[in-house]
Amino acid sequence: MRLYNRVDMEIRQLHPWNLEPRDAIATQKRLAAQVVLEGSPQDVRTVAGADISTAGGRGRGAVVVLSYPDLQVLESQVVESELAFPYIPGLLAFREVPVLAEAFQRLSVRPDLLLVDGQGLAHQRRFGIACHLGLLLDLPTIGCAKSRLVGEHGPVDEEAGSRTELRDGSEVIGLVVRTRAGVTPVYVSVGHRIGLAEAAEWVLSLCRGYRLPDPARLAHQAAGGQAMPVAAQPAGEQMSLF
DNA sequence: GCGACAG
DNA sequence: ATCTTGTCGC
Repeated sequence: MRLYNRVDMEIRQLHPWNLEPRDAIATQKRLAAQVVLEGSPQDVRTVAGADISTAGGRGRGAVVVLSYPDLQVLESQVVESELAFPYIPGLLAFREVPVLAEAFQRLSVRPDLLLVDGQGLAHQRRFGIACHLGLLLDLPTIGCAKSRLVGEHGPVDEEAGSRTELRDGSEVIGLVVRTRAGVTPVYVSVGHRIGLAEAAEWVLSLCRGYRLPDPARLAHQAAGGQAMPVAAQPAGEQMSLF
């Protein structure tokens, strides 16, 4: 898919190369105003999930496209490269977007909805990685993080589907959602072109018995987020211990 | 100054 | 994020 859907010079500043932290912060402040905080994706047939795994200064980004509502994998692109930017809370996008953007570029289909592993509006400057990618790709985007970056919230009821507001002062910046009973809730926030309530509904409808919605869960796997169980060695072919 | 801090 | 085995529970 094409990376830049809009012929706008400013949009290019969303694609970070070698920015200094202070410039990265200035960029976020300036572009946060362009995020569209409302919308309900229509006729969704494909949903993409994006995630990245890191190891020794290198990162492996993965974008997986699933059919909806079947949630079958239609396409998967994995890209590995050097990570130029360090991890700094609040500036995650500048570390991960370059690799993910390359993966999106190799995608043959343009998804109808995107789910990103990380915060959207629930960010210091209301411009988390989900907003960053959403604006870059001009796609309805949802931010779904496994832990909190900013904001406070009360307890979340135990039943699956329960949600509690995540606030920064009096401002509601996201929803803490229990995707299934017995698991730690996830942090859902607007990435781009979708409302908060709609984002939470989508996250829940994309869950299939696991804590994380399938797009995020499968992208995490594709990126090699956790060691794959080693295939059992055929008897007689086991490597000698000496 | 101290504590917090997506992945 | 990553380093890592077993173990408690449905």
